[in-house]
Amino acid sequence: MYALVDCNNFFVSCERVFRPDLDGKPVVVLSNNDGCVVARSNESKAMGIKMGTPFFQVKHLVEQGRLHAFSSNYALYGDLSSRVMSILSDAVPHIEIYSIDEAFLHLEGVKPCEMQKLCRDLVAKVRRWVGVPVSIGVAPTKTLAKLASHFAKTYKGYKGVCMMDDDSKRVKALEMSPIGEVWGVGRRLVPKMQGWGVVTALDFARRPREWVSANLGVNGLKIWEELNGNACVTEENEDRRKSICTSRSFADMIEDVQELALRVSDFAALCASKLRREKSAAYDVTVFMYTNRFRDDLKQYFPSATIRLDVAANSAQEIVGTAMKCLRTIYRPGYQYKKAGVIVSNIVPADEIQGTIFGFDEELRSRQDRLSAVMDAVNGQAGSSMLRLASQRPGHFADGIRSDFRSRLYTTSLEDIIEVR
DNA sequence: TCTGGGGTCCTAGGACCC
DNA sequence: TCTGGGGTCCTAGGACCC
Repeated sequence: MYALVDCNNFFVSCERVFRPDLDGKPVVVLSNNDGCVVARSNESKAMGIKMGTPFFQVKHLVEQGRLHAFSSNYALYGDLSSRVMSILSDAVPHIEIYSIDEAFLHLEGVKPCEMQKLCRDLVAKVRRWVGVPVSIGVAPTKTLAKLASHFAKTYKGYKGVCMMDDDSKRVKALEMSPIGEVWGVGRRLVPKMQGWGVVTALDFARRPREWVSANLGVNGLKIWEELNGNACVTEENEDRRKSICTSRSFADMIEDVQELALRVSDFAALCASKLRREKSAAYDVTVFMYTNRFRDDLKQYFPSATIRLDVAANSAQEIVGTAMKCLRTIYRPGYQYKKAGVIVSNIVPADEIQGTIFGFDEELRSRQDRLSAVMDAVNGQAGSSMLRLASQRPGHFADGIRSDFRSRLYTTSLEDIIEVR
């Protein structure tokens, strides 16, 4: 059996840990740049605010005092997440951390009669020790556990834990679940399914195997098997990420290539730093840019360019230099750019970098590595923007990103901790 | 005025091989 | 008019996830 532990309205719950006065009140957390609503309390859901709503559409509610908004504070959420995960890790032999607010617990070795108690204890412990409410769904497959956690969240009587431990419960849950709530069935698939007369998860689970295979391929088949109780979503290979991306929207649109170059330098340098932190290196560097897709009155342009290095790299100099080359090939004047980003991919372990048959400049590489190590050491202590390349922006990475409602770094900044206390 | 960021996997089609 | 059969690998784009 699997237990899916899901933090309720996670970002909102994190903010409420330090603002208990907001319990029971409508709260939302916004994306970068205060752009969209990305987390909602139950009360703000009840007001009809949808996930992804542009903030400007609900800003008047904040001004009227009917809604409380927070800019996103990922340092806080990441820290509270690791506290939750550490409690969960202590409770069972094996756990898969699936996202910042979700984890699958493997319940092998736990007696069926003890599962519910174990989960209820966990709900209480996380609440008491971290302050965040969680829901747990227990079922024989991950897809069913996801559905169960949804019921755990919705029905008060479950006290945070929904057990789907026999077939009648499974069938009943499937019958009550619209097909779109199933893990792996997204926006595009829902209308298609409905066109085929598949409205509930049970409708789908009862279709013949051949029909599923013919219409939806291997992905659909996996979902179908899981809904029917046959576990086939296996453990993620969580060794090494396959790509790393750093991108941001700009508070204002940017046309000037010099200004874009500063931003793209920052993104590339951050990608390089993420690579080094994971002891990885990348062969491919991609730069992409978007104009503002919501402005019908402006010319649109969504270019991207990729350069493949002869030898995988992770130094700021090389990744940034390559990103600048990409930028030069795609930049066109006369467009208003709203967003840009850098992706590094084709990632290999840093200690397994191969030279080319023509050899490569090991002396240069070794100087870059030593410089990177010094930069990482200094920036690790003094803040990530203390040492940077001249091509990067002065100031902090987050400068120029709107965050008008940011809470304090309650758990990760000594200054903030002292001041708040 | 104002609309996020970071990932994974699958598939179809092209290039290439014998 | 007529133009094989069977593979592999890579890439771009789509769909999905949180």
